[in-house]
Amino acid sequence: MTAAANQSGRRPTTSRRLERAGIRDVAAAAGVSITTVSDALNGKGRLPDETRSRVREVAERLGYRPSAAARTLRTGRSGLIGLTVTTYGEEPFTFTEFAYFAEMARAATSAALGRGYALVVLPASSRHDVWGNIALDGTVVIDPPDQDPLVSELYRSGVPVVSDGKPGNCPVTAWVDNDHEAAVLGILDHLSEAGARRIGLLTGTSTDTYTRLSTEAYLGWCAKVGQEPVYETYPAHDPAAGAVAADRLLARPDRPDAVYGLFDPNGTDLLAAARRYGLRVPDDLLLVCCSESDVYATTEPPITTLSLKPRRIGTTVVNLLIDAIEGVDSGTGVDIARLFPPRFRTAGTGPPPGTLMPTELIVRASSQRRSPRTTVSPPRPPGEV
Amino acid sequence: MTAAANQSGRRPTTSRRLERAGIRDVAAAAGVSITTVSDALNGKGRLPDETRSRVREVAERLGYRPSAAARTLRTGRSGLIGLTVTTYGEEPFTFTEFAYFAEMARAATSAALGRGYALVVLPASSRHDVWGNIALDGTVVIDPPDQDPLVSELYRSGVPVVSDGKPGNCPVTAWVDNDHEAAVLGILDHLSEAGARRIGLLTGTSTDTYTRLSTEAYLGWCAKVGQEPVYETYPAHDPAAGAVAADRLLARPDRPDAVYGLFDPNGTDLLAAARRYGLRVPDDLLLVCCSESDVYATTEPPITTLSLKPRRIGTTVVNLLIDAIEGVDSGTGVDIARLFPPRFRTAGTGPPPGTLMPTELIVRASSQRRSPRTTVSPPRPPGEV
DNA sequence: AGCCCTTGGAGATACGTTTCTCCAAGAGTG
DNA sequence: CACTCTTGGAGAAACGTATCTCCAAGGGCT
Repeated sequence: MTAAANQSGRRPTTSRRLERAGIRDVAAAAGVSITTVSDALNGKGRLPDETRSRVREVAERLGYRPSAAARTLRTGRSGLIGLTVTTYGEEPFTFTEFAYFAEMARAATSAALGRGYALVVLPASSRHDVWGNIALDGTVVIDPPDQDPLVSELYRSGVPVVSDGKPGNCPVTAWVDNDHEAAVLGILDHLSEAGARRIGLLTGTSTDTYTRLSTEAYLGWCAKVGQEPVYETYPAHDPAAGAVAADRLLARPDRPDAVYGLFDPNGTDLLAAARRYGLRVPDDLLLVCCSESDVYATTEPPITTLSLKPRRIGTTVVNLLIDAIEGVDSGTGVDIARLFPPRFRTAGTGPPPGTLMPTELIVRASSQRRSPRTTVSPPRPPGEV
Repeated sequence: MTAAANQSGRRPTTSRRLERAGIRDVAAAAGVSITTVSDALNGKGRLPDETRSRVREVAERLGYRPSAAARTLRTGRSGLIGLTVTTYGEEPFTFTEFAYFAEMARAATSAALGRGYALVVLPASSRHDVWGNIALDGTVVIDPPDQDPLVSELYRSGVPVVSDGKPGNCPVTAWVDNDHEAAVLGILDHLSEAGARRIGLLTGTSTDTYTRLSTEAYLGWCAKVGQEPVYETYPAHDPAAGAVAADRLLARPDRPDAVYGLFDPNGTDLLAAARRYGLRVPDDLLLVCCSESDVYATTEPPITTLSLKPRRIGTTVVNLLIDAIEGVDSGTGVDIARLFPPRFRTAGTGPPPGTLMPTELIVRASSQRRSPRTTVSPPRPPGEV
């Protein structure tokens, strides 16, 4: 026993007694070797059940907790996944996609935990030293901008990266996105069928995939059906700007008789603007916005929303990422990612695999006209309600 | 050069060349010792600027990134902070406090990153092995239940714990909370001044601090002013139950003429219920709810809300935690937490230090009666709007 | 008896840092 | 000159685990 405890001459019995128990202490207490303890606790090696349970019992008694850092160092696996969120200004997450992000992050957290991983929230704008200081097995990137140096560096250094949102120019292991084009076209058709003659769009100024694809789909649709595009843009991270833009859109001489708002707060903003101009919804104005919030079920009138189903996205993204993490050396036992850095792989396999997920249109009163109108009334100046 | 590279006989030059560069490689390339590289990169030791910059340059050229795991193992610091959220059912976060939690978490993330730490999201219900597998420097616990075994174990094992919400029976390093009693009393007084004769409460069934303190404050106030308490409870994590409870409250024979709802969705739920019963807000019913959402600025009518200022809470919690983490051995260089486990400390120092933070009442139309009424109309059965 | 195979387990090494200790060479100083 | 101090840096010991290699003892078989 003492021989085992004093192996390699370490840890003289005289000094600190209050240290947390390590694997050596367990080995000493159980009268076995370190190897045996490790094997017993991890279910490896060839040990009779008796030894296994005895070791486990001793470990339990000593309150032994394996050191995560040592395990990570040894195995090269930390069980940590980075969750990168785009930032505007000082804040870690975007305001505008907030409900979406929150739902998505929640689902991602669940999925990761279910597979034994935990999520670390890491804004893309973080100080470089923070990123470097964390051992990540992989990273989820939400809506990477066109050329994200962070993503490129991660990918280059061999960390699997899966993005929510089809990446522009950054190489990623895989990506997941909604079918934004189909979603927008579906909404425009829906509004047309409800009698809309001139459909407007409230969109953002940023270059992320969501904004870009949605706007392009709108413009394409306009070109196809021969409608002059009617849209206003604003910096989506600024809620105040959203209200102003909504107002601007309804104040135009070519005021639309239906509007789709790309961002969550647009619904209430447009509703408020409509009230200011004396427009009734849905009689004078059809309304749809993209939102995950159920407040739109109880507004007056309830507003039709497009849900991006963030839960499904979050779950899918995380599962793809973990598959990539574990798939790499689960097959041959060889760490392919290290032997063949990304530049070799991409050349052979072409673009990274992407998954398109459907959206869901929740139709409410705001997009269903009771009696279709044939004329478009001119805008009225803001006045009393 | 080759001599330095082959020190201690490791890493024969014949084998794998594609490994990520380690500190040894940098040392070899720069023709210095490992010690010098470490010192140069970390700004320690006594080195001429020339050596320092040369080493840095070589490290940069080789794309050297220190291994977080090794550093953590050596220093005992991971730079990781756990963010524990209470869970109801399967989901990692609560639904009801969602906006609050989101804001709080965002602020906490910012604050942590600003001080070089990152946040790991860890639902309290996570599998034990996930908790054990992560090296945490400390943990933030949101609204711990009365006897949280997780918190107790963390604290016992020497990990600093700071809670958002005054803890019931779990020992923590420190805690931060709103002054819920003052907040509720302030609201009740506000409603009284607006002419309320019978103030009802919509509250939760769970035992967290927020619900408990708020309800107690309400009951105390009722006792003081001689009003019979009028309240309904529901499981706060179930949005559907909230709508039902709101309905129940307004359907009572002793229907209140003013209601305070403790949870975010209560505002819209109560508004909807009021409409169902033909009650006008604020004429027939004064309304206040606790919420961080700004949708209540644009409801019809706008609803007075109590904000718990989650950003301030999140920032404060994290700063307290990091102070505790860094304060422990910044003074004497001795790790007090290890030499004197919590059970020794608590005996001497009494209850953990707590901080109460003020709330903010955002007064809108729903709690200001235009013409004070003196009679309370009986409830009407649900019918047309 | 000699041989191989299985079982149970011990030893040692490596993971990649940080840091404590120590040393050599000048530089000043009496 | 003999000495101390400072500068610049090297060596080696941890940190705590996982795992590869190897060994001893016994059992069955020819």
